[in-house]
Amino acid sequence: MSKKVLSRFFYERPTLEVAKELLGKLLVRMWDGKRISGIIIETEAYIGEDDPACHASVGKTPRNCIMYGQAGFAYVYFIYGMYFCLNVVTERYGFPAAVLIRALEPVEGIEWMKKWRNKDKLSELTSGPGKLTQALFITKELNGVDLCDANGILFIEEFDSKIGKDFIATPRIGIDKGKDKLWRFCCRNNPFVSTL
DNA sequence: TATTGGATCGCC
DNA sequence: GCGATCCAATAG
Repeated sequence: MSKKVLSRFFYERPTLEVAKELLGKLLVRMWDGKRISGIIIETEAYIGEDDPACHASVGKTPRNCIMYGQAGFAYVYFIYGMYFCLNVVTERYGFPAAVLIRALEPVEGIEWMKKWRNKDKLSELTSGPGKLTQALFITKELNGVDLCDANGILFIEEFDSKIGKDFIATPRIGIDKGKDKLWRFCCRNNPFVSTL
């Protein structure tokens, strides 16, 4: 079952390429020796200080400084008083960019997801950025962890290369600025996307 | 030090 | 449609 963990090189590339190619990969969260995982089926790109929707549009701050660091690390932040969002840092050191993981298709540890989400319906477990962090128990404690560490508690593996091929690009969700950019990518006809 | 609003979700 | 709920960023 163990597959290849994505290397640093995968993330050290243009953010739009990373965002598209993350579709179909497997996000794995280790908890108490168990694997809790899902296929990434929806992502969004946030690129540089010139992107008005990117947290780095205000410059480097204590919150967003992870985005300015090396690619392949997790940027987790708290939002709306109750939820977390998971991003993966991309591009070169010093350039702030990341990909937001917006939705997963549950694969392993589904019983734990149901417990932590307090929901039974499969389509309610990971069909949104706040939902999937709750389902995989991803909190601010995981901000800054190295996703390239195969022995770590959060990483991304190769999965099924066919799944991410058929995708559509749309404007990003839940933001006012930067609506002209089609920087949200989701697998076509997948029931686990956050919004149609 | 005070105020404001957010890359959301779930219930009304 | 709107309230929950709190932290980061900005204004003063």
